Amino acid sequence: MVNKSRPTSFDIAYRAGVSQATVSRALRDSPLVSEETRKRIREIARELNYKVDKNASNLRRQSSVTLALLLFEDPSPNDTLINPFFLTMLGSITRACAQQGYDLLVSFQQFSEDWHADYQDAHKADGLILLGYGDWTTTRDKLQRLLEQGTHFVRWGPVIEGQPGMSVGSDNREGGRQVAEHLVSLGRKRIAFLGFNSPTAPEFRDRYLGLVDGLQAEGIAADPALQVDVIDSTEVAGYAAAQALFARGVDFDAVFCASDLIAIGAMRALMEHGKRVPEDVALVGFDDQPVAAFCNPPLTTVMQNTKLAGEKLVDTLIREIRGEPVTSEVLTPKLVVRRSCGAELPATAAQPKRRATKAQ
Amino acid sequence: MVNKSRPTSFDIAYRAGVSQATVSRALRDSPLVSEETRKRIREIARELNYKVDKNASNLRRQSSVTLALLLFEDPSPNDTLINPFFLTMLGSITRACAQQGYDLLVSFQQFSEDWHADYQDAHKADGLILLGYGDWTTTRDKLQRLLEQGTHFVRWGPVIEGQPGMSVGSDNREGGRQVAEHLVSLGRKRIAFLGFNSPTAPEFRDRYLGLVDGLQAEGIAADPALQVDVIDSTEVAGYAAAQALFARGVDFDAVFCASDLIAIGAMRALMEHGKRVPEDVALVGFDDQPVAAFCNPPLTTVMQNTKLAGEKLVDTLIREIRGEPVTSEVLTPKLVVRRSCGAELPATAAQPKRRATKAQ
DNA sequence: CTGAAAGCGCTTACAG
DNA sequence: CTGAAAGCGCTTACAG
Repeated sequence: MVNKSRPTSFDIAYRAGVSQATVSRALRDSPLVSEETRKRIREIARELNYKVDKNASNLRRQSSVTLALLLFEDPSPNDTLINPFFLTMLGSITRACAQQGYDLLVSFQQFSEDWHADYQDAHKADGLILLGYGDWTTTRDKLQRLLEQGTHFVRWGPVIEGQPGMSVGSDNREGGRQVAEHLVSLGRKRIAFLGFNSPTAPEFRDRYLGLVDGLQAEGIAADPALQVDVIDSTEVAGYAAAQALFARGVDFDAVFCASDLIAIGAMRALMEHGKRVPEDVALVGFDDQPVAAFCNPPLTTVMQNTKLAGEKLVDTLIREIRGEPVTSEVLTPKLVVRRSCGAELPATAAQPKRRATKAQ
Repeated sequence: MVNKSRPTSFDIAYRAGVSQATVSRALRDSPLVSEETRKRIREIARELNYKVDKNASNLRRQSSVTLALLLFEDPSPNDTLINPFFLTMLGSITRACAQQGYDLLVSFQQFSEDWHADYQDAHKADGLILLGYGDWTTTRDKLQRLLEQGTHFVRWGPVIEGQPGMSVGSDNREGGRQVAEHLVSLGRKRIAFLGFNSPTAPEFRDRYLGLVDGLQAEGIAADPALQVDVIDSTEVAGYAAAQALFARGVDFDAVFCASDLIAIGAMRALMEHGKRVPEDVALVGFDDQPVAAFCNPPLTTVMQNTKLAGEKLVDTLIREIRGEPVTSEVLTPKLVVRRSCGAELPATAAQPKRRATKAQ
């Protein structure tokens, strides 16, 4: 066990025979220090395992070089599971932060409660990244308050006219449109939609509106009887929604689901009803989570570029903190064709292209 | 926009007509402050949206009330995907930290490089949680160095005799034993194992040794020709391993995979070879990731209790930081029977019991 | 290129 | 119960 009290810049200065100020400059790579002095100081710092005290440094510089990620979720508060899509986003945000030299604080929030968003006020973080959904109408007010408090933040979500603050989000409507176009090209005409159609859930709604747009472009009118409300992005909710669809007794030859998990639940219901995917019913999801490639048949879906999304979120926030001009960003999603939609595929295309990492 | 400069304790003191010291005491709930004074001060702090500056507070108190999570991964460094098992662990660790009032810093590390583990030295965190795998033999040395530097840390992984520092991990051997017992009870005798059998990967190896134990207990000798090395926990690696197994031309009536992702890859290979799961070949995974319940047929697997694991990791680390006596913890995994092993199931048991959360 | 000094915003031992 | 004062470990304007 090494001596408990960590060395300070004064210890380094003493050994190097210079002032503490010079040590500080050398370690911050100030051009005011001679190459030789800097080298000597760095060497001694390494030997003593000296690290600049971030608390002192941050206090003095009035910045923390840290971002805080607020992850919202309301259902199943006692459960460990979080929507895997957000977990993936968390991964790409962590990477993007590291690339920019920022640390990342992660925090869970209950959407319905007052947000524990005082990271910036407490100087723990320079700004916030907001991830997760809830009723959009209440989100608005909370974002407005953050803005008024002078909090730097960026939100993952749809870019909506006149919303407070910056957003980075997918063009969900375009995604829905691509699905419509593709399914119609395969001869499907009665396309059901499982997902909430309400302004309180703009992502799901936009995916639906895109579907309607795409159908219209092909001269097909969307049938409201084919739209079933699903709020939660879960397998269970998807199963229930598909059951509800069957209960209506309507005809359909395709199902477009607002998320991959909903699609997987729908797939279970379809099979229980003796429907073959894709022969009887084509199935399409949204997100392109890894599970989409692994289910049977592999799921055609709309990919959201989570890697780019993480980078854009971090970049936008950092630039906002620095006072540079920033705008919201819309990312274009991309249809990923697998077997569940019934398209002709080259032999290899059904194989998953993504990999997860190392052991366990 | 509010005035950019955040209020300090002096601003509160001035308005409350007390000294700055009293403000500090009141906000830390010191018993040395009268109830009335405390109330007045809290009220004013709320009005001004005052938050104690953590950098100043931490600097003075020499603690950060923050833990750092180091996530290791070596393959696919340019890719966004992380092993979903670790992402799940990340979720439960975040929750556990919040419950204990600690903040959590998250950081990715390349296993092969020098660990960027100076969070404690820089006073950014009071201790480290290490998550992820790599060659155990090199891990050892790095852990030893951390210990010598006086770093507080706890590691997710197998509890191994004489290893440096504390660990929290599953009893992988017991998990493998349960699988053997279950498969043998279903009449399977030729059980293949897809996973690395090497001391450098003790988790996978223990799962294999448990299988061997369990077979032995039933009077069955394990056949080394049925063990195929798989290092990465990926669908692709699992597919390749199953192909290798077929190439050997050996007989088998069951496949136990060291992870769920490996099992999903194996399932694809089995189907391509015209083998029905579970009729021809029983299939079992490890981890119980959500995907296990969603594949077709649903995958029998061994559940690792990630929620409990996160809590134990955080508890152990915090107690270690406080200087309380701590020991490594071994968690008992649990077999989750689904359809892929061919067991008789009650009608509802095939349904997934887990849910993910809200929209997107 | 270097040093002496001020000060970031707190917490807490000391004195009353 | 309260206040005056020291000090946590840095960074940086100022002077040389």
